[in-house]
Amino acid sequence: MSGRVTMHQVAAEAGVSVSTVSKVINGRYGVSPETFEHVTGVINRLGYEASLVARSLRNRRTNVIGVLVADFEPFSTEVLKGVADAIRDTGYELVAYSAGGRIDEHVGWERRYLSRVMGTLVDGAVIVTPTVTDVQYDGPIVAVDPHTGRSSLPTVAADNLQGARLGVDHLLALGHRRIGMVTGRPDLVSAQLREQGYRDAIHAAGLRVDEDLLALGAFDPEQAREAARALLTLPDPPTAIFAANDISALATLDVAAELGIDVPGRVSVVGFDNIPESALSEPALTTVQQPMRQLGREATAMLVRLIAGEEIADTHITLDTTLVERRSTAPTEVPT
Amino acid sequence: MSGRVTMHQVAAEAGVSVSTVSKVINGRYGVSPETFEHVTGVINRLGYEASLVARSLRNRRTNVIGVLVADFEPFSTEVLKGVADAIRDTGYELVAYSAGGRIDEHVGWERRYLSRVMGTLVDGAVIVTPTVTDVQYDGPIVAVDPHTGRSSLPTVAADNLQGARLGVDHLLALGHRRIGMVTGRPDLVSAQLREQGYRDAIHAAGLRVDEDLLALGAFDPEQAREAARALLTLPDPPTAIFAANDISALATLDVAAELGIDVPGRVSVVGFDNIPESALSEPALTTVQQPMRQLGREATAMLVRLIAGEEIADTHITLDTTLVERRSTAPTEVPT
DNA sequence: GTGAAAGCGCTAACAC
DNA sequence: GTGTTAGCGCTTTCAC
Repeated sequence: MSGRVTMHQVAAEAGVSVSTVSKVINGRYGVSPETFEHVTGVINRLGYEASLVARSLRNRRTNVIGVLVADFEPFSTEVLKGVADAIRDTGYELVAYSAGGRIDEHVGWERRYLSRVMGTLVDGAVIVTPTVTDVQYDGPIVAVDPHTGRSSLPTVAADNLQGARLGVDHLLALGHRRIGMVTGRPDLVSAQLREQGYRDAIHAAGLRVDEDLLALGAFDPEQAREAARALLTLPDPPTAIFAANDISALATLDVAAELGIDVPGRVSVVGFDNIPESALSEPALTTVQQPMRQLGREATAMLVRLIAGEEIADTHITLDTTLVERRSTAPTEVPT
Repeated sequence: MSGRVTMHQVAAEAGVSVSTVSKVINGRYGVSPETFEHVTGVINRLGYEASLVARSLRNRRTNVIGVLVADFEPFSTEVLKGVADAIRDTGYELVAYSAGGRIDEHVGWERRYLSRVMGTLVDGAVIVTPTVTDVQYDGPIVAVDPHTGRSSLPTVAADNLQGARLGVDHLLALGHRRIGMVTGRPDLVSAQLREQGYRDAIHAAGLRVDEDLLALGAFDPEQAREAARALLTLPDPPTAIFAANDISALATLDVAAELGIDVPGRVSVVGFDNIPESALSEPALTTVQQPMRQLGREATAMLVRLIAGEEIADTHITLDTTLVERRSTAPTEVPT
């Protein structure tokens, strides 16, 4: 069987018109039982299935939900699993779309992606970590871990402020006083709140924030490596590092290993996210867990209601975080 | 800004025809610099971006690669990450498609999915764990972890036979003699080979396979739980269980906990895959690791070459597996 | 009960 | 240099 079978071919083979085939497929009235039977037979024999694209172009509703991600990395992928959880048994199909992680070249990718798929391919979309505030688009859209600024979009995010405090408080409780931070992408509210939580925790402990102990990781593996290296090679390096996400924390672990700095012996490291990979590192990462799958589930539930035209009272959902203690943190060594 | 902007609207706004807009967008010749400038301005102001669907329907090439999965579970998601790795900097975009895990109701989903997207939405596809052999479709398609039977499709898979032997040999080396198995989906070659490897390893150790120690888990969490329960409540239960994948192994751990059976004290458990989740269980799972991301990368590399029209000599790639020892296995207790 | 025709948003011949 | 037209695969009036 070669290439794709079109409705046209089915019609020709069955000796009927395309509109009759269409009616058979969509179960419309006005087809005799015999014709129905016959056409169905041809469809099955030829293995015909309507093109998603052609159908989408024609119909207003597509019954497809889109997940728009800059890249398929651990965080977005976990969210995707959550969306898949929520989509099961709703009758919706799922299309995850990414232009391949060329983010830097395109702040504002979400606007582009939305234009490309909304209204034609998908009925609504979950956008993961969008880069701009003003996604001025009035279709059903929910943002996960959204951009800073008052957003008119419905959003779902973890309590990043509380989470960061959890992480830094943990380090403080272990006796650390010089705590560095590898910060995240400055344009994301999640990153800002995590830095804020870091500052709050340190202030609450009666300490001052040493600005030299903050380095920009930007949620990017490479940049996080540089940031970690800068921090760890300081004349008076921190005894602990709080990283704005696990990717950055993992990069920090890496750099520490390269520099021959023992974790957690000489420096403790705390991450944020609890991506699955964080348990596989050496040492396993202590991290602030945010419920990534649940972010996806909540966002999807909201999106489905939005598509159904329901009014939603609370369009900003915040989920709690928890600390997951593993092996990358330990009490400060008593100075000898 | 409301809804999606169409080329028609751009044309009207700019006071030109749609074809002129099309030419501007696609950089075709035959547009005066002034018109180009003007139309470009309107496009930017309106935030216009061509609909992926309309464009796909019209053009033969779409520059989009599809990843077709029955569901977004850990295995397929890891493969997806690998595909994303490989796609970066190729210029291709990525669409992952799933109808939402209603597998059981639809063996043969991959044929349906292919018909829906191939030739219109995507230029080629990676299908993950297809259910049938005869995906009679001659477009560029690569199967990851494919169905049993001689397949004309290019395939990428792990060495399941060697992997299973690795896992079972590990248990044998620990002194286990009564080793049960929670088997996988009988229609998948991967599952068959893992069972074969189990049998081979036991025979190679000079033992007989006790058929009562095999239970069908079908790669399904629920069914795997039943299988594990059956095995663990046997009058003379096995001292170790080899599970056909990590999902099944995790289910086994779960059931053991419910039954108050200590792992690895009373029963050792080995999984297969090394999905990220397997490190998070209690106890952390000893498992046979298959390079899931690399499966995705290799498949994509092959697919890209296929789309480019290259002849590929070796269309069946097999990747090695390795044993990851964690805490769910221990030497057999000496009978008291 | 069935088919012809229009049109979804776009591109590519082909006229003008 | 620009617009008109046909058509990608499909659904949906609307004649017959």
